[in-house]
Amino acid sequence: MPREYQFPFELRHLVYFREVAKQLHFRRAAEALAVAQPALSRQISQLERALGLPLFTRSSRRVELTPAGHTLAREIEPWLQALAGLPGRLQAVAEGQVGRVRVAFTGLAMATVLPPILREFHRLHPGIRVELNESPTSAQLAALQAGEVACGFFHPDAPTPSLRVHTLLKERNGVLLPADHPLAPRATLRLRELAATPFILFPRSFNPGFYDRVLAAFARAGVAPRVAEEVWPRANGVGLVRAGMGATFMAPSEARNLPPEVVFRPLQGAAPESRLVLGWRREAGTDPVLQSFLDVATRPRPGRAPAASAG
Amino acid sequence: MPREYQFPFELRHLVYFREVAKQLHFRRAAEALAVAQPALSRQISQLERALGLPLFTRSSRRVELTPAGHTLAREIEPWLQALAGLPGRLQAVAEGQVGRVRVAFTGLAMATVLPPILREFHRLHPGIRVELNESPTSAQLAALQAGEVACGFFHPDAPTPSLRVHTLLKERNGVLLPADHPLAPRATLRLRELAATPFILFPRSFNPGFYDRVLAAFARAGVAPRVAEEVWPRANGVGLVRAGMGATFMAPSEARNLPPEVVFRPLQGAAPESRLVLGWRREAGTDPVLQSFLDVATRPRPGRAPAASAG
DNA sequence: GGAATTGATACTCGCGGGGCATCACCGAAG
DNA sequence: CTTCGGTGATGCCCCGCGAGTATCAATTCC
Repeated sequence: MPREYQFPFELRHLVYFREVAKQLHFRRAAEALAVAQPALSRQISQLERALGLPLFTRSSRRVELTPAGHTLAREIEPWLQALAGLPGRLQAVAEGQVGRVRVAFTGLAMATVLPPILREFHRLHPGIRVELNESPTSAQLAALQAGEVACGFFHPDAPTPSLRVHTLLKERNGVLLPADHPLAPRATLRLRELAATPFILFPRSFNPGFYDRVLAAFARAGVAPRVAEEVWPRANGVGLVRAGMGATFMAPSEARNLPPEVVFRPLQGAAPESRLVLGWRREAGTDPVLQSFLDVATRPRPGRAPAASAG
Repeated sequence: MPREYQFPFELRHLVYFREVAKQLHFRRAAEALAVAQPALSRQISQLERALGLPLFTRSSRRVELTPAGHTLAREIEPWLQALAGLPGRLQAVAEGQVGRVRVAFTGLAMATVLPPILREFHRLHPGIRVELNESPTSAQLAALQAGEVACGFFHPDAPTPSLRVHTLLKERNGVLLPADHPLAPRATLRLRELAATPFILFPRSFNPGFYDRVLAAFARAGVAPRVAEEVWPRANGVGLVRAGMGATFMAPSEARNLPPEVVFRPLQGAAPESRLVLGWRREAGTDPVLQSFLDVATRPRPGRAPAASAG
């Protein structure tokens, strides 16, 4: 559908018109615009011809706006104001001073690394709004590919060649038990001891790789888990454990501020490992806002093991 | 203050940019704009140079928006939409289909000619908003000169050479009396019989000519009036009469729907005359909205004496 | 009536937008 | 690896049009 250039006038016409409408005097308006008066006259009459109607009534002694001229002046003024500030605003966006960055995350990220990252990022970049979006790893990978989010905190499954990732956490999972569970008094547990305990997992489709590693850990321990429920986000698993519906896996970092009805126990021997990474599209290096966010998020932070980037 | 032309780009650049941002493809965008691809490329890169920042990331296989480009696209879109419809809107304004007309009036107008005029005007021109403004004659004359109102219903004082006027009403005033006034039982009155009655007038400055004619009518009757109050708008005089504070003049047309505590009596012999005219600036013929309003307002209407225009 | 001021017009110059031809680059196909 | 198709960028030329100078016509003020 060839849509031709649809404006019979240019910005120049509108700016010239505004000045004449303001001064109601061609000579003075021309002076204010740093242009000769005949040029101004011609541009105005050209605008009038383009619109097909007069904007001013000129007697050689007085210039007045027609009703259409009044309307035009009223309509374009806010426009021109906004447009005048536009280059500066774009500059700020380009420099990453203002803007927004869409970030996906999982429950573990929110329980561990995300709050301090957000606090520091807001301190360094108060003009940038972070749009946070909790979603499972599989959805994050799709959203990253589609460009719907700029980066995501997730638990890597298979290698992702189109993404760059930065490892933030690697933790052996422990087990969350109801406080009245027979094994609750024990300081540490082995996986095989939990053969009789129903387990609460997350839906496999949300992170097939991790899900399969969990089941492999059970297999190595010689038992098959009884899956009682699948629930997401994983934080909701705490509620189910609390209700006595079974046990669930949890990273030590997540196991703080637990309600008194549940206990966390480390695992000896085979245990699923949670790896939390920050990932972003390899070719997304053009976005300064994302760069700023990555700078803060991948900066080594006290109290956690430093980690190296990898492709 | 010489304010130079402040936009380093033109409307064309924005329209071109919008199309490329929409298509993310120079060739197709150029086609849609009915322009050759090199021209489009140059305009875009020119816009980028003008803004001092890249709007697209081009690899020769893919075109993507930078954050600043996204921002620009978001900001200008509503603008361009509005601007596209602007010529049509101005056309409608110029043709008088839409717009507004500011009309001043006095109490007598609202009590007589104004309601049917407004009703018919809205029926014929539903797109035009009438802004009504009750104000005394003297203020209307000033507002007409200043162009603050397009026309006014007022009571002419001296000749007004810069205005065109159209007479709508000419009525001999009668007298409004408290119902318990000694003269209330009489069917008609003479001015001299009211010598002892306090009168409620309006401030002289609001219409010196009419005020002086009122006093002249008294003088011809051989009495000097006792002015009890001066109040405006004149409708408020009814309340004062009702409160027994005195009598006041009133046109028969205004003397409808009176409260029971007051009575209206015609005058025999000398009586002030109220003349209601519609006036507008002689050189305001350019405004089609006003023209439409004048057409309706000066059209002969059943139930009133027709009146001829005069300068 | 004459001078001054206003906006419009005539004419020329030069910038720059547009078209055409072509280049440089990249990805896909063989 | 080579070839080919398709992308956006560049070089070149033309001419449309905006801007400046000089001037005119109309109105107002003295």
